[in-house]
Amino acid sequence: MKMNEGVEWAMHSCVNLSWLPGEAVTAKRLAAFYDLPTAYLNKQLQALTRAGILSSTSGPKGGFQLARDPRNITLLDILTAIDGADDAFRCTQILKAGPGADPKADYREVCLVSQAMRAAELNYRRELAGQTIADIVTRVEAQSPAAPENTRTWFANLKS
Amino acid sequence: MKMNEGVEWAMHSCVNLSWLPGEAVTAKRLAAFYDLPTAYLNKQLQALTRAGILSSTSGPKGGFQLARDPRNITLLDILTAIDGADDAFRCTQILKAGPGADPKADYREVCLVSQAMRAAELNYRRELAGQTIADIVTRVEAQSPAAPENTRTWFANLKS
DNA sequence: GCCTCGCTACTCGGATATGAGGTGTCCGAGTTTTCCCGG
DNA sequence: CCGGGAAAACTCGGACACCTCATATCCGAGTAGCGAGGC
Repeated sequence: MKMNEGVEWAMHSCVNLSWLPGEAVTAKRLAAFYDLPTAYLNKQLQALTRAGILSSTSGPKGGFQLARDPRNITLLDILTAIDGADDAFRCTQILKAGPGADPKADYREVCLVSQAMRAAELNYRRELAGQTIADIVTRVEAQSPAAPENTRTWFANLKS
Repeated sequence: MKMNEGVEWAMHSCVNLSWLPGEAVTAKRLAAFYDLPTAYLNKQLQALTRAGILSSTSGPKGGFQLARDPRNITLLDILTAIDGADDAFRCTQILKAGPGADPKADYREVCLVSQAMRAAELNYRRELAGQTIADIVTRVEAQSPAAPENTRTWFANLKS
C-alpha cells in the first residue's frame, strides 16, 4: 500500500501557489524550488488541472495557478486527483465464490470484513476532506512567519 | 494507493479458521473454499505465520491454525503482516531541498503536510487496531447464525 | 510613425520508455503415515 | 502376532518467472511576444 509520490509534491506546490495568487508559475520553476524532476512534476500538475484544482495557460508568461480559493481545496481533493478515487482496500467479493453464496447479493455491502475496512478508509478520507490548503498555510505561517515572503522573493529572483 | 489483494483473503481465512479451533487446515482446503489460487494463498498464510498470527505444521495432517485467541488478532495485525508496516504516505522531506532549509531538522516531524497526512493515517490504523477477528466473527454470527456450522460441515465433507 | 503579419520562443499536454513491486508458480525441506520385513 | 525401520506421500517454505502500474522522459500543440516590413 504505497501512495503515489506526487501527492506530496502536489500538496507542497499548492501551498506555494497560494502565496503567489494571480500569478502563473511554470512547472519548471515549481520543480526548481524543491529540486524535483520537471517533466514528472508537470504530469502531476496536469492531473490537478484536470481535477479543477489548478488552471493552466500555455505559451510564454504561461504556467499554473490555483483555480479556486485555498479554503476550498481539501487535501482529499489533491489525493484523489493524483492517486485516483478508488479505495485502497478492494473487495473482490470472494464470498460469492464460497459455498451457500447468494449470486444476487452485493457483498461489498454485505460482507462484514469489507464493511470494517471501508468504514476505516471512509474516516481517513473524511479527515483529509476536513483539511484545506488554507488550513495548512495558516499553520505554516504560524510556525515560520517569514515563509510567505521568503517564498515570494525566491520565485521573484529566480532567473532561469 | 492499492492494497495487497491478499489482505482480503487473509482476513476471511482467519474468520474461517476461528470456526475450526485446534484443527490444522491446509492451504489447499482454505483456497478451495473461495476458489483462490492455492500457491498464492499459501504465500499469504506464510506471512501470517511469520507475524505470529498463525502457526503451521508440515507433513500429512499438517496445515495452519490460529496461533492465538481471535480476540487478540486485530485487523491491523493482518494488514501489517501482509502489506507491510510502512505508511502509505511517504514523506521524502522535500523541504530539505528547498531554500532556507535546516539540514539537521527532521521534516517528517516538522513539515505540516506530513503531519496532517500521518495523523490521518494513524487514525486509520488505530481504527483497524480496535477491531479484532473475534469482533468480525461475532457480527457474522449475528447476521447469519448458520454460518459457523455450515463452514464446519463444508470443511469436514471436503474430499480432495 | 504606426499598424499588421509572420516568426520565434516558451509553455502545457499527452504519448511513449523504463523499472520496481505485486501476482503467480514451482521445486526442495521436513514430517507423518503406512507398509513391509524380521523377530 | 508384534515391533521396528524404511520408503512414500503430503505439507509448508522459500526461491524463481511474469505482468501490471508507478516512475521518468520526450516530442508535438498551442499561445504570447517580438520584430520586420509595408502603408
